[in-house]
Amino acid sequence: MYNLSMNILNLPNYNLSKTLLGGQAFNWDFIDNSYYGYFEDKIIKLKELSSDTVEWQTFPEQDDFEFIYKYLNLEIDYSKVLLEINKDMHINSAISKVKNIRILKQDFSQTTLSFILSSHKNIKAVRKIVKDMSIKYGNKITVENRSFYTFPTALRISKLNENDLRNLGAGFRSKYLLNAAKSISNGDLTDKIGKLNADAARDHLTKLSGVGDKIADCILTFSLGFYNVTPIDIWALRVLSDLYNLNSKSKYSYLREWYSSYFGEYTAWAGQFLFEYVRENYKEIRTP
DNA sequence: CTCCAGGTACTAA
DNA sequence: TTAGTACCTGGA
Repeated sequence: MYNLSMNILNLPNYNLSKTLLGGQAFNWDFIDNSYYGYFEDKIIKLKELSSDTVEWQTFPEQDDFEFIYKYLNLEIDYSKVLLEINKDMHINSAISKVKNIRILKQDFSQTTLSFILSSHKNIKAVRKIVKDMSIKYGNKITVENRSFYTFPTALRISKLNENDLRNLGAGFRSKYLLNAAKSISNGDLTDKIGKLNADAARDHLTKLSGVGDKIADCILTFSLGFYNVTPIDIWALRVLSDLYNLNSKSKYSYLREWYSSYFGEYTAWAGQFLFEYVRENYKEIRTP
């Protein structure tokens, strides 16, 4: 299935565009028909050769297929996911219109720091600051004569001061980012977070200043591998109120539990499908 | 120019 | 516990 010698991956039913550029990750650029992702210690290149084959490479250390496999979350049985979440006409429409959006499994530090930056910003603005921060504080890696910059480690960020981050455009998030970077690079948070269940992990995450319910659920879903939850942002709230007739003034915890119990084990995928679906079709879906 | 953004912390009741 | 509000800055 995976032709490693040619660095060609058979990847059917995997919407790279919506998965990499859709808002669960902010560290991808689409340049000259290829996707380039930047991480703490490497750059990934993915190029679609056809609808179901992808050429891949890692830099500077080449051929790190293990990283690709984990990051793209290829151990997930995607057809099973679709069967499990396809509960009604709304999610069915979302699945057929959005097509093959997947959940990534991302690095804990990078995910946490990126989502702290995402607070009260639109996706394009988040992508910009993540890139600016990488250019300024990451390491340069040259790929095919083009410069890319790694996402800075928590340790690197922890040594900056609040003004450095404000100059970068992080605004009121600067002190949150600094504080989180210190907690992560200390090791005390990072060591235990992977061993906790979802509720315990959430409790620890929301103790970080700048991490509330929504960002904690982003980290649970997009990094820690808890798929029974999905973050309830402004778009998920529109899903719940406009499609499922829930009261939009309900408490966050109530809405999250509704989502989790309705869609079950693979709620995270349902959340991503419905998120994209409502974003792309809001005018038609919206109840007046 | 203005309004808003994949929210969160803070304050007052 | 709940409701209201400020917050940096860059898109749209």
